[in-house]
Amino acid sequence: MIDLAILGTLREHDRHGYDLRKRIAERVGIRAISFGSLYPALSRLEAAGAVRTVESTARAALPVIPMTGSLSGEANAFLARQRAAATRAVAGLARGKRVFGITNEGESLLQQLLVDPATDDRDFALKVAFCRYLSPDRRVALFERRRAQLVARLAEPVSHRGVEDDPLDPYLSSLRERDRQLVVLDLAWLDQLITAEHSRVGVSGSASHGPEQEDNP
Amino acid sequence: MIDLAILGTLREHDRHGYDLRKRIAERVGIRAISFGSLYPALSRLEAAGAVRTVESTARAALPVIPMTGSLSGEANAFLARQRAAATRAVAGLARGKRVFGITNEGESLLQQLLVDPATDDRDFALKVAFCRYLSPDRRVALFERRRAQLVARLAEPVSHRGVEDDPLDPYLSSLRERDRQLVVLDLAWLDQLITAEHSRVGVSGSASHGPEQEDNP
DNA sequence: GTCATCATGTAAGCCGTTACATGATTGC
DNA sequence: GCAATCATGTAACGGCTTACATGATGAC
Repeated sequence: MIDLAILGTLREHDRHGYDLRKRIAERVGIRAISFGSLYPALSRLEAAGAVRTVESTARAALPVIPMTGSLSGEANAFLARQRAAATRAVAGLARGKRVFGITNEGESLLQQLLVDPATDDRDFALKVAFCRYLSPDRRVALFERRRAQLVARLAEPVSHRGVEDDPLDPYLSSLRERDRQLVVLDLAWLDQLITAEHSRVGVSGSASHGPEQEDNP
Repeated sequence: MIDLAILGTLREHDRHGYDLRKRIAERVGIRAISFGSLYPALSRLEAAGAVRTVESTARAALPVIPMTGSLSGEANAFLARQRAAATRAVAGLARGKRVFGITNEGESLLQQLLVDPATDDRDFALKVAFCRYLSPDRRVALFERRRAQLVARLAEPVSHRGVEDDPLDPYLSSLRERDRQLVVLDLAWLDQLITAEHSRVGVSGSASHGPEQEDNP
């Protein structure tokens, strides 16, 4: 979740953590995530190779390690930075300003996160916030999948409404009705997104019917 | 949060844990909470005196402790049950079916939880689900307070909209608009709740203008 | 030179989850 | 008697928050 927000925002362009947080809050319209989760997440993503330090003002006193030449330059440099960071942390020394950028792996991780159906419920709004980085067909697929979920949710609730004897009190039934209307609103929203998507490619677009072959020719 | 759901549901009448879970899910329209949080929460609430074991089929082999007579009967019995439970747990022995009920302290804790302004954002829907247990004036206060929050939220967002140069992409602006509409929907919902509340007491109610003085007479 | 703001990070804790373990009850 | 369901609980972990600690930078 936080990974999606970070990668999606870095995809726009490189930023340092503090700035990243501001940007996420102001663009996605989410309340600012805490530094206590942001910085560890950045470290984690860096360790996973999804993000790299593009620029750092970490100051001297760091051991300058001569290239041994045998390791790939990048991996070597990364390890050096890691060790340096650890040293600084232990000694309580200065931490420099670090600017992060997204890597190719990060880019493909972003794609995965956007496409993963398992997180739709929690993160759908966040996915929409960054869905411009999806290909049009994947984007439509995302919208359609969500739409199907909501339709299903609208269809079911008769089952557990009047379970037995007890009628809902006015507040509960009002709450139920409001939940229903939220779903209806989201359905209308999705329909609008889907329609806009189709008209963006245009009716004239070559992709209106079977642009890709199905498995079976 | 889970405490509110538990107390609010027990307030209706006594239940055992398994049943409680089903009831919460089906009434509040929330996905079922896990046993891994339900049972510990019940223990915690029992230890806090908000809930008590009303009936238990925990079977024999438990040390029958004769009343020493000095402690209040209830506290004594409670401790005995606690010890018994611990014994059973350690030995991996049978656990009986336990029926829980709400105590007077639990009732006042429920009131507190319903009234606490700090949790409005997270738990407002849940509060509405159990607001029938509030007095009418507290209930209206709950609604009005929430309403004011939402109005404030509608008023602000111009500030961080066009921060600098960058215009929002179509997906982001669509997302913003949808957020706005959710708030509008909730405002309409609250207005309806408030109106219904007033008409429930009737226009003849004595509390229509200045029932309490302001700080400054 | 000192204060607000920018900037990075760690530690502890909260609140929930999934996975696991165990036993009781009921229907066939 | 055996399976499905009812029923209670523990352990480990996940993802986020708050509180804390530290330092850099720029305005005045």
